[in-house]
Amino acid sequence: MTEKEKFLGEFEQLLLLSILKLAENAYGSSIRQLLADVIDRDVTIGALYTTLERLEKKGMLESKMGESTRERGGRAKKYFKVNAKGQHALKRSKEALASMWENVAITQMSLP
Amino acid sequence: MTEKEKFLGEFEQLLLLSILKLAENAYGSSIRQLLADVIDRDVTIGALYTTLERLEKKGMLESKMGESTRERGGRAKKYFKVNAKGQHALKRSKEALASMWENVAITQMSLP
DNA sequence: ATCAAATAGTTTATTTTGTAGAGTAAATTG
DNA sequence: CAATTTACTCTACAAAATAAACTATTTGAT
Repeated sequence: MTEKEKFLGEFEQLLLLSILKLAENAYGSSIRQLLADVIDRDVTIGALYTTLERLEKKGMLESKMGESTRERGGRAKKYFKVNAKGQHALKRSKEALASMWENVAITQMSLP
Repeated sequence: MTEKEKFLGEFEQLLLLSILKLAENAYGSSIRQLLADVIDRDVTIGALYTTLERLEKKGMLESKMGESTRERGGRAKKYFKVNAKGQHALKRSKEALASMWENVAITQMSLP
């Protein structure tokens, strides 16, 4: 049967990468901040958590609640971690895209 | 107003790249074949054309019907070509992903 | 002329992803 | 204990991806 694995969606990839980048500090708000900083993409909270939940359901990542922080105030954070399956999927997506980019040249210069 | 441009979906990227790779020979079936060959991804005909249509509607590519071929038999091909906007979008998506991959290491080795 | 085979595109419906936004919860500080 | 800060949950909807059956055009054989 060996069903062919599906590829990750675009946003899913971005979330997994964010989590990897943030390492021990990956939780909802920090992920959101990272995406805004690195690729100037504003994500609504809802978009973020629903997708994270889906990724967890698919077995790409794991989450655990953190303890309360001693910062200013605020609720406990939910930390995320990409697991082996998620890393594998990411790698596959990266490789697929890389092989598709091989020998492709963008001729166009800049655009409005 | 300057609305923030959206990124391309993953499949959209793959299609645009296929078209660039195939250059003058980019039409439905050849695109499908290329994706199967290069990234081992089987795409149904419907998936292909609906997405191509969407990309055209978004102004990322153009299409024109070809003349009948003198091969074996068969209907006329519909040729696709990525335009400046499509190239620009592709480039942006590539760069975004690249910056997200920066300093990210995949530790996992191989998986079932 | 007619029909089978080859090639290729169209249509319709459904599922999966992506998005928005209001709402809820917990902790801190005065 | 109320205001503030931080952060997550829930619900509904839109867009993208996918599937599968169907239609169209051309060639070549009979």
